[in-house]
Amino acid sequence: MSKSERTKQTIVAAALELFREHGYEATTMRMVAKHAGVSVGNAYYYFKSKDVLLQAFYREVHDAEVAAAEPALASAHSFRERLRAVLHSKLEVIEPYHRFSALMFRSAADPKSPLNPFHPDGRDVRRGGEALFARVVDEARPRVARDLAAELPGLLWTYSMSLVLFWIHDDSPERERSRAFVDRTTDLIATAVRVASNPLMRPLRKKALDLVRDLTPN
Amino acid sequence: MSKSERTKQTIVAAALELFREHGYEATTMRMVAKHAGVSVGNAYYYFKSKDVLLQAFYREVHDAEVAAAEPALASAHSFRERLRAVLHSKLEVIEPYHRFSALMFRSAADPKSPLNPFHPDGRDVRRGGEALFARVVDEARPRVARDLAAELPGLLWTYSMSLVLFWIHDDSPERERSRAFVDRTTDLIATAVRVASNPLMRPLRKKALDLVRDLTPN
DNA sequence: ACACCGTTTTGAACACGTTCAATTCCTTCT
DNA sequence: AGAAGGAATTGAACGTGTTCAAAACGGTGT
Repeated sequence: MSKSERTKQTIVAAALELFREHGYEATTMRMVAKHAGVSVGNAYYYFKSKDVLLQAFYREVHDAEVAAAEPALASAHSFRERLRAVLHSKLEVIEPYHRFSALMFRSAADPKSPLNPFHPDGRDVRRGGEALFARVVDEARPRVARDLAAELPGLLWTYSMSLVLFWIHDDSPERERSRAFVDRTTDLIATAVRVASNPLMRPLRKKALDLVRDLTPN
Repeated sequence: MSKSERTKQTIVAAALELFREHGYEATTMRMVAKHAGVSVGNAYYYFKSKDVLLQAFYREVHDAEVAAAEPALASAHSFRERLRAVLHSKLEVIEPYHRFSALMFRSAADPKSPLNPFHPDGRDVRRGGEALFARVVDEARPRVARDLAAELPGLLWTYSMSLVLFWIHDDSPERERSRAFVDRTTDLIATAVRVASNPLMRPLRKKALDLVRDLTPN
């Protein structure tokens, strides 16, 4: 590992630690630099902005989400149960950050941020999210109709971003409203998917999928 | 009009003018103060933050949207046409701000901002938006089922915020993708509303509306 | 006229994210 | 070993949103 690589790691590690402890806003670049034992300028040499550091945080959270979803994905077979389980474990993973959420997850829709469903740049961040939902869909039994299965991960990711948006403003005890949101909307979605997967629905399904494809950039 | 009221108006007028010309970010509080002929501190005496001034901008845009929707609402009768017309005129009104949009309309989903569908504080801003859609629904012929008509304005407002989110990232010429978004999704929504308004659908409709009510704060 | 007191106004000061010219470090070539 | 030159590092400086102690203003009672 080269020297510069090590410096970079030190900085990102310092940033993530401070983000976790104090949240995004309360963590200043001066704090990050000091904690990493480098100068402010050096931090900027490796990371163009504070936002870029936040993206590293997202990646970490995403990895934790994938890991947390693993057991559920191994045991749940129906689409409904798989989706439900993945979302509930996502909620558990992000729970510790709820007090900072307003700022740490603002990106769910902030145009400047790569986490946004419509944003062109943040494709990799997005791909990661979609990959998780692809696993939900692809290994579900009974199977989801093939054409639908192709578009579903992207749609589910966008849907999960709405969940985050909902969750951010959820001050109910134990976040029960968010959990209810998951339970009830996954029910709805699963029903819709089941109905749509019926061969008789193929023409209507095709029309809906065309719509989605036309409106999704790339 | 009291002296303080006049100062306040001067400041907000200066801010809006500069926002329109340079966008939100490029307009500094020092510029606003200078343009209004007051000190920076005085601007802060009347407006707790720059964001508060942005809210005044939203109000202005909203008023323009309402005004622009007027003729369409007077002549279109079907729900589908009324909704379509309102959204298209909305797009026209906000078009001049597209180059600043990333920052001026970030609030569409920013948790800190009152424009957010899930935000508790910004109720008045939100009410204004819902009121417009209430007009779309209430005077539509054929009528929308009563129970559905009660929840629809709120849902449509949320939907219009997604439109804004889509529009922000839409770089297609003449914003044609956004206009396609409107045409095709309003079609979908109108069809759904028509189907749902059928008396036979009442039980299912009730279930869906209960879901919405349960998940909407207040 | 004066003193009083709450409201309004000021601009210097603060902390922040970010930039940049200058410096130090390290590698490579002679 | 020494020179050269690119990569890494520094910290002061900039412009920003925001705060605050102090000053100016304006009305009211004496």
